[in-house]
Amino acid sequence: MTVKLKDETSDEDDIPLASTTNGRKKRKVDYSELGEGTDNEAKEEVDSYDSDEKLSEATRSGQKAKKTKRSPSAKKASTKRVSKKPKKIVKREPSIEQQNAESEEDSKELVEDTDGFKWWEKENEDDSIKWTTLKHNGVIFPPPYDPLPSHIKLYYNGKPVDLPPQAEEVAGFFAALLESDHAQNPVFQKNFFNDFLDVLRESGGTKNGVKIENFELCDFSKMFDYFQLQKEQKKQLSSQEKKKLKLEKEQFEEPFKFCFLDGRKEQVGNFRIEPPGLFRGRGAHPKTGKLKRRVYPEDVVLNLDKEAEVPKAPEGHKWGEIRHDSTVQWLAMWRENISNSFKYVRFAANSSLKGMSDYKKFEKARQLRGYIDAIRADYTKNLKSKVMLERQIAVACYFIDVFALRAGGEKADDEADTVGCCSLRYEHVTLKPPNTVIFDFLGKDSIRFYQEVEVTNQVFKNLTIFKKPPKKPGHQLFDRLDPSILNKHLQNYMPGLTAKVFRTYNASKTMQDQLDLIPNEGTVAEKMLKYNAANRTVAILCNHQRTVTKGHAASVQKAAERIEELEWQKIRLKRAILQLDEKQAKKDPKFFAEVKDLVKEQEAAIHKRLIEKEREKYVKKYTRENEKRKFEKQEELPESQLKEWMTRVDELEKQYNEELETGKVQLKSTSESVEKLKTQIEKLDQRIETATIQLKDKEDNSQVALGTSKINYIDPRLSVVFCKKYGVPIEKVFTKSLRDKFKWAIESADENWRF
DNA sequence: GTCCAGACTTAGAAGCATTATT
DNA sequence: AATAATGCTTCTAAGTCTGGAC
Repeated sequence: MTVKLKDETSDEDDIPLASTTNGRKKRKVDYSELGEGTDNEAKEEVDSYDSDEKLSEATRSGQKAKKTKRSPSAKKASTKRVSKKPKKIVKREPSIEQQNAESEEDSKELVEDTDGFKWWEKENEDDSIKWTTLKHNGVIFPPPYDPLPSHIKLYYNGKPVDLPPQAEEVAGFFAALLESDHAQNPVFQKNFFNDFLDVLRESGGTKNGVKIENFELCDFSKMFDYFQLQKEQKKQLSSQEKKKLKLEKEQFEEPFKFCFLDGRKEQVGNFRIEPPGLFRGRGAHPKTGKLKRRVYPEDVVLNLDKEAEVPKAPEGHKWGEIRHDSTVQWLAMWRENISNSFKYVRFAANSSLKGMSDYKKFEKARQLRGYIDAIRADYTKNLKSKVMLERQIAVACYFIDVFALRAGGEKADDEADTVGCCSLRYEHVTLKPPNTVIFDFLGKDSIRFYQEVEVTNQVFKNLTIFKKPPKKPGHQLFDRLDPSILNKHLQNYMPGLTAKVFRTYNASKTMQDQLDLIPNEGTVAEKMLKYNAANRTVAILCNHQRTVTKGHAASVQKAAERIEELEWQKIRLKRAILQLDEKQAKKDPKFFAEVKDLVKEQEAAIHKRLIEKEREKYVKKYTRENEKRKFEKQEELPESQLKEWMTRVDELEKQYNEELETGKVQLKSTSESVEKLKTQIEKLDQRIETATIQLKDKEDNSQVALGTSKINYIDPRLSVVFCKKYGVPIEKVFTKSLRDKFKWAIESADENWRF
C-alpha cells in the first residue's frame, strides 16, 4: 500500500530511465533518420533525455551480470540434449518399422502401412534431428518462356515493338496485370519499368530500332487481350479435353508430390519452383513491381539423406548443391532476388513433421495456462516499476496479452513500413484522457489495426510518460525494447515462452470460452452458425481481415430487398385474413400490428421492383431461348410471344396498383381460408428469419477472415470436441485439407478434452 | 551484447472448383 | 444449361524466432 502511494505520487518525475547500450544505439539511429527537424536537434534531445538516467545504470548492470551467468549453463544443457539424441524412442521406432517395411520393399503396402503412422501416440521431446532418411524426386521447374505469336506486340507511342523474347516475357508479366490494382500503382510501374529496361538492354535492345524511354508511352493492351483470349480458349475446351489435360498434368506431377521420410510416404507442400514474375509486395512496399527472376537448377540446393538417389537435374543443367542436413525440414531451397532471402520446398501441412510442430505449438500455449496468472500479476505490478525498461516491458506485455499484438521486429527501409508491439511509434498510439487509447497502425501485410480501447489508469499514465517530449512523431514508443529483450524476459517465466505464444493462447482460450457458451440444442446449421460466431470472435481478436469482395455491397442489397419482399408478402397475407374475417384483428392485435406499419410509398417501391424484376426475367428468357434456337437452327420465337409475356406483367402491375389504391388484396382462390393463410404466414416467418440471420452473418463476415485463426491459432482439438459433443459432422468445421492437417487432433481428442 | 543468416509459422490474394440460382 | 456466388486450395509474401559469428 505504501509503495503504491509513494509510487503514484512520484510517478512522472523520478522514474529512472533504464538505458541499455542497445537502447541508446538504436535510438540514435532512429532519431537521426527522422524527417522532421534537423538531425542535430534530434540528437540533442536524446542526450538530454538519456542524461538523467543514473539510478537505472546500476540496475541494469545487475541484470546483465545475472544473464551472462545464465548462458553457459544453458549451453551445457543444449549440448547434453544433442548427445542424448540416439536414445530417443521416437527416432528409433520408425527406423525399426522402416526396416521391416523395406525388407518387403513392395512399396504399395509400405505406403498403406505408413499412412497409418500415429506419431502423436509416441513420446517425442527432442526434435533437433528431423529425420534419419529422406528421399525425394526434386522439384518442378516452370516451363521455359513461350514467345508470343508474331502479330501480338507491345506498342510504343503507337508503333509496334520487336522485343527479344527475354524482354517480351517481362513486358508480358506487366501486361497480364494490366487490369489489376498493381498496374495502377506508380511504384509498381516504376520498378517494373526499370527492370524491364535492364532486361531489354541486356538482351540487345529492340530489334526494330524503337527506343523505349517513357513508361507512359507503352501500350500493353494487345498483349493483355491476347492473354484473355487464351484464357477464353482454355475455357472453351470440351470437358473431355480438359479432363485429359488434367490427368496428364497429374501424372507428370505425381513423383514430385511425395517423398519418403524415415521410409514413410509423406506429401510435399510446394514442390513447384516459383515462376518468374513481378514481385507483388503488399501495401506500400518499395520493391513492388520488381522482376522476380527465373530460378534455375544451378540456384537450387537439394536436401536428402546420404544414400538417397539424387534426382536428375533437368536436361543440360546441374543442381546448385546437394546437402544432407537432417536438422532441418526442407527438401530444397534457393535464394530469391528481391530481398535476397531463402525460399524453401517443404513438407505439406498434413505431414508428420508439420503435424508434430503444430501439436507442440498448441501444447506450449496450453502450458502457458499454468503461468499466465503470475505473468499478469507481474506485469501489472511492474507497470509501476522504478526502472523505465521494466515499465516498458510491462506495458508491452499488457498490449500483447490484452490486444493480441505481434512482437514487432525492426524493419529495413526497403520494406513496407509496418509495425508490431515493440516497433510502435509515437504516432501509432493516441491518448484520450482519462484512459482511452486509440491504436492506428499498419500491421503484418499492411493490414490496418484500428482500435479505440480503454486501458487501466496505470497503463495510460505510462503511455503518457513514454510519449512525453522531447518524443514526437517518428520516435519509438518503447525506446528500450525489441522482441529479443521482451522474449528473454518472457523466458524467465516459462521455457520457450515468446510473444507469439500469447496469440495462440488467447485465441484458443477465447474459442474455448465461446464454445462453452453454446447450448447443445437446435439444428446442425444453427450450431454451426454459433461455431462460426465463436470463430469470428477469435478472428477479430487477432485482427484477421480480408478485403471486401467486389460484389459484396450488391449482394447485401439484394438479400435485403429479398427480405423486404418477404415481409411485404407476409403483410399482404395478413390483410387477406382481415378481409376474410375482420374480427381476427381484435383477437390478436399484436399479430396484425405490422399491417399498419407498411407505408404506401414503401409498398409502391416494392411493387415497382417486383414488376421490373418480372420484366427482366421474361426478356432474358426470350433472348436466351432464341439464342438456343438459333444455334439449333430452329425457328425463333416470334416477338408476339414476348409481348404476350409482357402483357401478363402489365396485368400484374395493374393488380398491384389496384391493391395499393383500394387496400384490398386479390389472392388466388386456393388460399381462401384463415387457416391456410396462417400456415403460409408461418412459413414466411421461417424464411424471413433464416434470411435475416444469413444476411447478418454475411455482413459480419465481410471484412473478417475466419480461416487464418482456424488454421493457425485455434487448437483444433477444440473444434473436434465441439463436433463430438454437439453431434456436428467434422466435415462442417474442417475442409478436406484441414481434416488431413489436423488428423492428430481428430483422432486424439475425446469429448472431455479441454484447452 | 549485437547482428543477421537461416528456418520456420502465419497471412491475405489469387486462382480454381463446386454449389446455388435463374 | 448458363451464370453467379461461394467455398476451398494454392501461392508466396511477411512475419517471428533461434542460434552462430563476431
